[in-house]
Amino acid sequence: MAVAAASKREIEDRVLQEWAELATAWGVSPVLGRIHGLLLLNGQPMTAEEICDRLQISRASASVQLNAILDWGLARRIFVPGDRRQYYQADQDHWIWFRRAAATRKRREFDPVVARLGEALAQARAAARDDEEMGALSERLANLHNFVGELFRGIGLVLEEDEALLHYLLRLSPQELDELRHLLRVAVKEPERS
Amino acid sequence: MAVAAASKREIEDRVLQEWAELATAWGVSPVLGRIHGLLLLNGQPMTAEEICDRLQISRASASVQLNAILDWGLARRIFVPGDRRQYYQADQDHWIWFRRAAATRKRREFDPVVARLGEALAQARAAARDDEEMGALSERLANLHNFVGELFRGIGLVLEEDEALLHYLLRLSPQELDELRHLLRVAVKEPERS
DNA sequence: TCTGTATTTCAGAAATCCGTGAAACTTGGT
DNA sequence: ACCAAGTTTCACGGATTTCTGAAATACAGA
Repeated sequence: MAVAAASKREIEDRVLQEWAELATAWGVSPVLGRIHGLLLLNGQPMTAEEICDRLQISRASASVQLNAILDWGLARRIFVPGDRRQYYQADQDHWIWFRRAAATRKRREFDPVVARLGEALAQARAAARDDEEMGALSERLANLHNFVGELFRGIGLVLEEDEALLHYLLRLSPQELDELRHLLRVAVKEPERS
Repeated sequence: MAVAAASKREIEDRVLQEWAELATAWGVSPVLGRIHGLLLLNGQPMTAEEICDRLQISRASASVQLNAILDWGLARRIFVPGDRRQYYQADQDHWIWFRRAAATRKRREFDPVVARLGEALAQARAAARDDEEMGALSERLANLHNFVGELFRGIGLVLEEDEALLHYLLRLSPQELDELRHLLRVAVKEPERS
């Protein structure tokens, strides 16, 4: 298996490329992804200037994206005594930052949508009393609202901040997973309402 | 609780608005979201023309986005005998279409990234033999690659096509969930390698 | 084969997003 | 209080994305 020789820089650039890809798929700007990737690969705290030099981006852009990165909870600021510059260091526990970011996104973007869908549903139900034809819409909207609510609750369950189930799930062997599936199937046979 | 009166059209527009929002968060175009939303709310099969009229978009745009919707597995074409037009109908089982779309996305966008990250890792390891300094990068990259691989495997486990765990999980009562958590915690105490 | 309808493709236009440089602002040191 | 390094804000410009109308294509029925 011949692997093409590559410098550190080349390898980093490849990874940064992929990380930017992932970032856009996740719905954030590529540059944010590249900065985060760089921080991850570097491990050490970095100043904004170092990041700008390495990534060939402007100070302004770095400032904005760095703050976004802090907002998402992907990295934190390090204050070095006797140094006025701010250092940024990515969380090295990947599960931690990912779950924090997921939780942030859910809170910011998904929960409000569910709430507004709920309002629309209330309107539809109110109108359904007068207008016969509104009944079908009302019902379908109720389904949709219910689905979205459940889905996001599930995402929270599996992913969010602490106590994420996904963590435990991933450590299980295939056999154990099968057992678990069986267990769950049995458990949900009788419709529970606690 | 006074709820503002609203027409069917107004309510639909509100929902479509939210659905477009969700679509952009999910990384697809808003118009695709609106079309999908409309199909969901309508339930009945619709022609491209009906969709264009209702959403005030061009035929061309509808054509492209509808095909994208089919690609994602969010709706299917209905052929009506004696009618040359194509009808589109959204899958009414929300869990089905969502899981199918998630699986599609993982296959299309995420798996390739993991693969390419693996290549970069191989390069880094090869280079690490000669270049001492590459060792740290190599190790961090291995961590990253491992994390991404696990994460997407987990997402598949929880969400994908059939046998999704999420479904079962969501039907459990809080007590049962706690029991499950405890069960899992115990199960993963001893590091398993099957 | 010709015709009329439905759909897709394509080049250009509109809109949106994103990064930049310059100016404004903040803050630690003197 | 002033200075200087560091950071943030903002209006502008460039790039990408996305929509549109027109032309091309596909195809069922006569």
